[in-house]
Amino acid sequence: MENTNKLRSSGCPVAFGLDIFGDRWSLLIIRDMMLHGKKTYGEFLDGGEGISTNILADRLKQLEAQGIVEKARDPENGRSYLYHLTAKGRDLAPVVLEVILWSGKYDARPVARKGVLNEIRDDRPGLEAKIRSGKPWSAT
Amino acid sequence: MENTNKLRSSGCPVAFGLDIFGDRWSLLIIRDMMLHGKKTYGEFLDGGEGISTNILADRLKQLEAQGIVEKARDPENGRSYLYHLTAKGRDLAPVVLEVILWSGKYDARPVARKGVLNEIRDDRPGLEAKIRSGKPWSAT
DNA sequence: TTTATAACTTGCTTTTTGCAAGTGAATGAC
DNA sequence: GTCATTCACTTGCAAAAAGCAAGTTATAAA
Repeated sequence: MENTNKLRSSGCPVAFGLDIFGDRWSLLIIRDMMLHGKKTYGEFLDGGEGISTNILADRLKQLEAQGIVEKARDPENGRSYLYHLTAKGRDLAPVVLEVILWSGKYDARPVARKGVLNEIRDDRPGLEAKIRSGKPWSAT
Repeated sequence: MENTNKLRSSGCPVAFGLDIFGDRWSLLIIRDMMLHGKKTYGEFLDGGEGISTNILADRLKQLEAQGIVEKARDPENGRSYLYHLTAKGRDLAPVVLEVILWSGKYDARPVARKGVLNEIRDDRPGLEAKIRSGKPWSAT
């Protein structure tokens, strides 16, 4: 297996966080669950950025091991699993939202999708509360 | 050269940010400048986590190319350079602070350094203002 | 003028990513 | 019941990135 949890972190809280979600993909998977209502392996694969299947499998395994996501059988489809964020994962909402705000300020590309950005600006506490509630929903 | 700026990001602001600082090291370098008053190549090398010299050189180059850091000659030492964060870099303060808060909540290790964490909890607006001012200082 | 410091660069090995094809269990169509 | 399909992965291999150690260049200090 790849990346077998070697904490290099030295006690610094920034390094602690990055050891868990500081790679190219973890936070994008978290974003998909947090803001886009995605739940299944197949949905994550179609995430827009093109993660490859073995990396996705690895990251989900690690996020699960870290207690950030949980995996359950889909009661309506026996060959499918449903992933969802734990409270620990949902608590990453402020990190994700701050990244979005920063990018909103500095991403000059016309293609940039500003949907969630506007939602944050409009009612950040409401959005955070929605995310932290853990109830399924999807950002615009 | 490594990592020659291939934006894979699809318009999503989360992906945009991660393309710039979403690797194992960039945010740690930014942290060193933002919270620990580090300025020189040599200081970054001793950053506690053991970045290797070629990677450090590459990341500094990229961060500079992204307008997040600036490099200037040290007026007091002709063989040294001083790196500092631009406003764009200092605007990452909320991201860094949110990572610290999250880790403060979930890092159970007794070695975890809680200095900055307490400072955030004590007076976050003041700390952010200090960082955004761009004046040199160093967290406890 | 020799030694040391500071900031890198280079070459090589190891690890991680990425891509394509394959596997196995659970449906669904006939 | 069987056969193709869907879904969630796994496997094998090539390419890219990271890590390590040694070397280079430009000051500066002794």
